Amino acid sequence: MREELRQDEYELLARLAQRYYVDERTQEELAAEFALSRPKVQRLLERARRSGVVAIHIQAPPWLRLELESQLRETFGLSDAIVCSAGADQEAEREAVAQRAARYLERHLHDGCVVAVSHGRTVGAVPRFFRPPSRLDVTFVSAMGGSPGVAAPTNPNEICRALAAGCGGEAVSLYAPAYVESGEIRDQLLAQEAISQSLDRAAQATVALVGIGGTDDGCTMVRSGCLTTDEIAWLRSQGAVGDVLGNYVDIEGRPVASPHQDRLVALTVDHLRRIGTVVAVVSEPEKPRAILGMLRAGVISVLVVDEDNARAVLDLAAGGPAMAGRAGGGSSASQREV
Amino acid sequence: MREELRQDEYELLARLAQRYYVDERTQEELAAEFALSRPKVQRLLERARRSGVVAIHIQAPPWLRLELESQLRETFGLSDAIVCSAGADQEAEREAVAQRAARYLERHLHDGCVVAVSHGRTVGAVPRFFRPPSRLDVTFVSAMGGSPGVAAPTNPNEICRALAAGCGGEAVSLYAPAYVESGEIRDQLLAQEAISQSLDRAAQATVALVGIGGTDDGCTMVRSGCLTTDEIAWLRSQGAVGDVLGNYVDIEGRPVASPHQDRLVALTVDHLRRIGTVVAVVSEPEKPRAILGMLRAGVISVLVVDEDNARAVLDLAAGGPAMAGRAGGGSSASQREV
DNA sequence: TGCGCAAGTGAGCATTTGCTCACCAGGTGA
DNA sequence: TCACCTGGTGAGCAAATGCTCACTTGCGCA
Repeated sequence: MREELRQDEYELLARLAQRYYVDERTQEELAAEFALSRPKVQRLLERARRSGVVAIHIQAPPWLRLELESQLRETFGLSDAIVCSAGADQEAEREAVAQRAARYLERHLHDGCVVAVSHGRTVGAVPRFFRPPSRLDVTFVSAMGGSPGVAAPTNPNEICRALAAGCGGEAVSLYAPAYVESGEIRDQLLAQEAISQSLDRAAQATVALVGIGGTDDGCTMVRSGCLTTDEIAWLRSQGAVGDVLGNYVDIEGRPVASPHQDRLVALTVDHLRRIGTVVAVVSEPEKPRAILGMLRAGVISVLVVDEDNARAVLDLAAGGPAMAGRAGGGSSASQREV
Repeated sequence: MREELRQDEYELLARLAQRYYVDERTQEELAAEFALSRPKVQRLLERARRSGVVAIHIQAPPWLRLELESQLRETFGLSDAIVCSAGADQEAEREAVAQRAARYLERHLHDGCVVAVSHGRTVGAVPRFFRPPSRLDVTFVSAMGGSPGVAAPTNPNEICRALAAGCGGEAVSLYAPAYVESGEIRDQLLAQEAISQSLDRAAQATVALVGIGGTDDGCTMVRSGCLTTDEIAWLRSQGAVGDVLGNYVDIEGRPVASPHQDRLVALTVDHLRRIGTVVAVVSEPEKPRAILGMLRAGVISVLVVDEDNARAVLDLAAGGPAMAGRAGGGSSASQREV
């Protein structure tokens, strides 16, 4: 809300702002020159900023989407958001998102970190770009079991191995399927020390790297054989919009309980809540609802996402329809406004 | 000098700037998030400002000339400069300059101040606008004698009286002519206690309000009868470009000695140098050389001037020809650049 | 006219930012 | 390979700005 200014006030704000920002005078100096108190000058300068008399523009590289990122951070309380500008095709967008996620990890991981890793095509693309400048003593742990129904680079164990290879770290595999026939079988598996140890290790991780799945018939949970198309249809009918590690939530971020849950060998949403930094990567199209649901669940700290999904999520969150079209590149100069 | 940035550096600067200026994060927070030291973040942000990645614009009222003012202050080491946007005619410009000067005085004078006042048409217009919100116990003293050859509102005594009337202060008149026939007569006048006391009072002033005169045949010193047209022509031939209180300087601000000097009843340039704040007001056209000379003399602290003269002075100071034409209004949004 | 409330104000302290300085790292030339 | 120079760096202190709080001022209402 821009506040209205009386003319003489407008003029005073402009003069003070000019002296402060352009002439680089201190508030104390301006206070003396304008016969005001220093706190008064501070307040007037703040007013100048709030009212738009002072406009701060960031002239960013055109491929950045800093405004979108700021909006995501602010709207969802994320500690970071990284939006990748639109790529040539689906594969290019996946690579861009994976590259950004790899860069994020390179910058934030340090010796001793433990990273829990989920399945997913975009997550699976991250190791391709993960090359820290120096060796990192980091442990990568599978956060869910494996699925023979999808390609190896999509499986957590393979992703962990590739990430560890990229930095000279260590991979801890979870030698179990992502999904079993019954809860009893799952309990028997978890009773095996090697498996429960791995999962405990993942649960104690400092960072998690996860994908966000949708609820369409072609989602990873269906492709990997964890769920049937009937089961995913049922989850949809219960309001489920997306999942992380097989944990489904509705559009408001509330968990959608389902009978398949106790057959999963994976970290739960409550586990994720206790991990310091949960990095979610998404590049497939038509996932704004899934992203929004997971963001509202409040377990994600960092979102690395393609531009279309980012815009659509913000639109959805603001109560509008998801924008399907491209919003056009243009400059990303941002403006300080309220 | 804009510095060149490597692409990854450019991107980092932009990201940091966005987080700092738009998201309003502290340098400490950013240091943690980007795995940098806090001083490093400070340096990068400064770099972002210097390089233009961060651009700060002041959206000023269109009638202000903040950029011009900043340039004047910086070029001439003024403690303040106030430029009045072009008026409808000569009279309107004089009123605008006088009004700004009155405003300046209202804000800067306080009880106990002593203001030494010169002659001049623009100076004479100031009392018309001088209306402080509350009574000011200020003394206004004539800094030079009077001249029957010019209208009463141009004479220092009358100006002092009017200013004092405007704020409930006191006027101290100098009952002497501005100019006498010989140095002996001047010495006799100064031997009179009332006159020397008044001049001493003026010399001890905290503020001076003066006009800047030119060296054309129609200048105030000629019109008032202080100088003949021959004398002013001679001063021109000696390089004189302008005066304050009858003290002439050349284009570099060096005093131009002349025989008429010891016949003046007025403060000298050395007196002015000892006054804390010397406010000069100019509104007549074609005075850039006079203004430049006086500014270079270094006795002026505050310049209140019309827009055309302001531009012309800066142009002259930069070594270019004085611009005679109007530069066109437009927005005065300023930009932080190096 | 008096009272109550909201907004404004400056003193003073807390926090953030700017800057100095000793040290380190990298590059260059002998 | 070594010495020297330049630029970068973080520790730590100085300076500037942000913010809390007690008090004041101005406005609206009875």
